[in-house]
Order: sequence, then C-alpha cells, then structure tokens
Amino acid sequence: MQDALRQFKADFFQALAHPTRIAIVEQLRNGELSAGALIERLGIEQANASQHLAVLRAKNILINRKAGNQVFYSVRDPLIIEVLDIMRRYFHAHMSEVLATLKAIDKAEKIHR
Amino acid sequence: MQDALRQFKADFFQALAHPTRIAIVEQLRNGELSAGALIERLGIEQANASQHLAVLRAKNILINRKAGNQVFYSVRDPLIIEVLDIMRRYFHAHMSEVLATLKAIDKAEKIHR
DNA sequence: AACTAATATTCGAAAATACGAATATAGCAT
DNA sequence: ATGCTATATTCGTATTTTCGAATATTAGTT
Repeated sequence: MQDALRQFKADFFQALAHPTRIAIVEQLRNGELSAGALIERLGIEQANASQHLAVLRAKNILINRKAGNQVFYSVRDPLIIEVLDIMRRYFHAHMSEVLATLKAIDKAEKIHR
Repeated sequence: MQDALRQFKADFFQALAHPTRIAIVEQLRNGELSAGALIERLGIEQANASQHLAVLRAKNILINRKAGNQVFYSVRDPLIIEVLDIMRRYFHAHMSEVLATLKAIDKAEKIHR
C-alpha cells in the first residue's frame, strides 16, 4: 500500500524528469496554450511535443481542452506551480553549483567545436 | 543557457523518479541514517541500495559522512523536504485518483494470482 | 466528397535505467 | 598479515525512454 503510494509519487517526478517537459510546464505557468503555440515557442518537432504532452497528460499534470481544430493545455493543479517555485528557490540556493555545471558544459562545447 | 538550467532541474526530478529513492529520502526526513540502517528499513539488496544512494549523491540530494566502518547519509537541503511536503499536499488533494490507482493495482494483483 | 490544418499514435532504433550476482575497497579487530 | 563487516563498483541483461519518420485521426473548408 505504502509502496503503491511511493510509485505514484515517483511517477509524478518521472513526468517532470525531462527538460522539454519542464519547459512545457513553465510555458503554461500563466495560463493555457494550444499545442501549436507550445511547439512554436519551444522550437521542437510536432511528434515529439505530442509525445511529451501525452506523458504529462497521463500523469495528470496537464489537462486539455478541445476547441475546434486545436487543443489547449493547462496545468491541472496550482500546487504543481508551487512545487516549481520551491524548486526555483532550491536552485537559487545552490546557484554556485548550477553555475559550475553550466561552465563545465560550456567548456565541453568549446572543446567539441 | 536556459536549456542547461532546465536540464539541471530535470536531473533533480529524475533523481526522485524512483520509489526506492523516494523511500530513502523519506527515511532521512528526521536526520541521518547509515547505509546499513536504510537497507534494513527498506528491505532491499545491498548493491541496489548503494546504487540508488549513488544516484542521490550524484544529484546532490544527499550528503554522506564517513564514520569508521560506516557511512551516514542525510538530506543536504531542507528545501528538498519542503518539496516533498508540498507533494504530500498534492497527493492529499488528489487522493481519489491515488485510491483509484491503488484499487486498479490491487485488482490486477488478484487476477495474477 | 476532397482538401487542408492541427494534433495524436505507431514504429524502429539508439540511449539510459534498473536489477542481482560477483567483485572490490576500506576500516577495524585479532 | 588475516579475517570480518560495511559499503561501493562493475558486469551482463532486461526493461524503459527518447527521438524522428511515417501514418492516422479529427475538425473545418471548399
């Protein structure tokens, strides 16, 4: 029973464990957007976007509303935004490490060019 | 640059995207525990525990302290506990769905026996 | 009915993750 | 040095995730 609850939580985290999916949720912070608008803003493949949206839907992080031709997505529960806000504080608190990571990536990119 | 930051966030969620790792962090809610104590409480393989601890260490979610023979783990930043608390509220808010999931699992288990 | 636009699903291949078994390392006691 | 306990790492394999290409679906338009 406890196990199933943890699995449920793990699934939630899993849903957010991808940069594109985080970007999607961040875009929806201030309200709904159509799938097309998300694709345009994120500059990703249509199929890929649809797959990630499917993941977020399956884990009940997003809800969608059909309007004629298009589908509008929004974050289901404001608590999710709250989680991301806390994360923001978390990253702020550990900014030095984030910067170290960024510098390492930057360095690696320079080498590979 | 924004991408790298999102990757960083995604890594954090990825680190928590496993029931065993959530269980580990929950066990450490009230302070440090040795690896052995964690293994005993969670009833998992030693190697497996060590692998999960390595993941949590790599993502800077846990810190460890060596004391003679053993290694004590603790949650690095209380903000992480705060995130889990918010999650608790989140799951409480959506308890009906959690229960539906649990029932479905229970049903599946009955069929498979 | 045929056509177009918006979105979703399927497929196959590549990469990442998870597990237990086996092995390695490190500290302490004899 | 040998042995013992606690923890970490490596290895092989099975499963899961991710992506783009191709295809399907659904709604609106002519």
